[in-house]
Amino acid sequence: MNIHPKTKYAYDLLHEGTLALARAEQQGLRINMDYCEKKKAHLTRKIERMERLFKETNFFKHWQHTVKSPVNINSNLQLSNFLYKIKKLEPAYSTTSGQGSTDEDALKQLNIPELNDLLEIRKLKKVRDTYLDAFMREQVDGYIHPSFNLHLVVSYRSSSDRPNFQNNPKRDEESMRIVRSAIYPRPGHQLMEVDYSGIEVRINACINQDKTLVNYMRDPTSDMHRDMAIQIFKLDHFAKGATGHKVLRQATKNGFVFPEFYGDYYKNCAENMACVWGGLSKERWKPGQGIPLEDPMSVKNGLEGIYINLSDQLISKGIKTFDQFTNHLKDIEQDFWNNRFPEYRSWKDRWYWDYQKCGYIDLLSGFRCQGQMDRKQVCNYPGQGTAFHCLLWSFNRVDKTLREGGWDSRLVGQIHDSMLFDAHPDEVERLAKVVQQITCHDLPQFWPWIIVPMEVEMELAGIDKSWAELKPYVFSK
DNA sequence: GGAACTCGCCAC
DNA sequence: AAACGTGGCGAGTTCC
Repeated sequence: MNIHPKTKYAYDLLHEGTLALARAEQQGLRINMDYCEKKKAHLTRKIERMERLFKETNFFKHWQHTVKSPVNINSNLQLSNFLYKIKKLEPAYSTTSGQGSTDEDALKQLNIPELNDLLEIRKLKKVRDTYLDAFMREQVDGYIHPSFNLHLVVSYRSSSDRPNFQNNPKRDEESMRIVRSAIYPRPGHQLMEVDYSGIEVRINACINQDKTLVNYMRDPTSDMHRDMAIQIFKLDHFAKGATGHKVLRQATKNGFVFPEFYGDYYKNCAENMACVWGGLSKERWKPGQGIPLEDPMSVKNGLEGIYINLSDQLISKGIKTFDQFTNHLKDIEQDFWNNRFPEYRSWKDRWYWDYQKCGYIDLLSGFRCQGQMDRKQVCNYPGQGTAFHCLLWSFNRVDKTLREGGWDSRLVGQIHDSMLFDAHPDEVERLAKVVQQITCHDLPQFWPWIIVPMEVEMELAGIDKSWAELKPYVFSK
């Protein structure tokens, strides 16, 4: 695909961005080598112990018995052959090449306890071999210098390598802690991270100008994920802090709203959502099963700890089976695109039609994408690329401010919609104010097509604390 | 013995 | 009609 800046603004953004990112690369991030070595040795002992135990199981002995050469428990091809060809189990699904899948989800559906041990071994090896090893290999005098590329991604996002700084574990608490505990600020400094919240959805709202979506972004009391959770789970009330509701909101956001926006459909969404309460898919909801929901009304009345189970909630509303749930999501999908976000949908139709006529799409940030794209790519690139350009514009402006002002704090990295700082403790509060000003005020002023508010979330780790120790940071504006 | 491939998995 | 977008990277495997 041939992609290029169409305007001078676009050219300058990448030119300045390359320089600003190069400065961040030069700064680098401090690695605690002592920690890495000890943790690696610890993980290795743990992995060896788990492998010994695994090799004593009847499952493994059967596996080894069926083949001539020694089994490599890291080989998914060997595992796939054993499970699906020798044991003749039915794979949950297959890979693109037709082989029975052995990924986490597929193995879990087989309900074989020994496979959970294998998954645990996989997880520890991933942490050791992909992350800790990379830090130790790439560090120079105790600092890693990840590269940030602006020329490799078709949608105009960035990428990072040697080591990739944009995929360090975050969601899994254990992996997160092991990996991010290796990364430190310079002595006496603090790590600070500033994220644009929900920037891709906000930018999509600017692009398609759907009234409902724009209003959701403008009204701070509204919450589209909450509204969709209420609709999907037929909740009578939604209590922001109540146990269970937060989980349902998160599940709705990641299992329905985002996939629908990106072009997925109700059947996959139903599978996504079923994973949340687990084990229920494709069978009758069992009463008393599923995640507990705190009763919002009793919370309101000052009574805590009254719970209803999610399955009871769904059964009481007449959704008793996975098939019924799937049909329910089909109706909701219709409503989603026909009634809730009709202008988003018509934008997609129009946008793709125009691309088919002229062969390219222009982003609001002044870039053009041309070449062969399918409908989803055509509709998704503008949000993805332009959202990153907002981050890059801010990154450049912050970099310039810190350099010209002779600050001791510095930018050290970027993860698509966030910036990472190595900050001097005396400058933290002033830094927060400057970054707030640039990201949420200066940026929308520079790009008048930004018609919804921008918001950032800040996190700060203590002095000399690692990247695993980030805590929410609020300051008085 | 290295290039190119598949698969799985981490991030946004 | 079909059914989620963008990357990097490690291990295993196959091909030449």
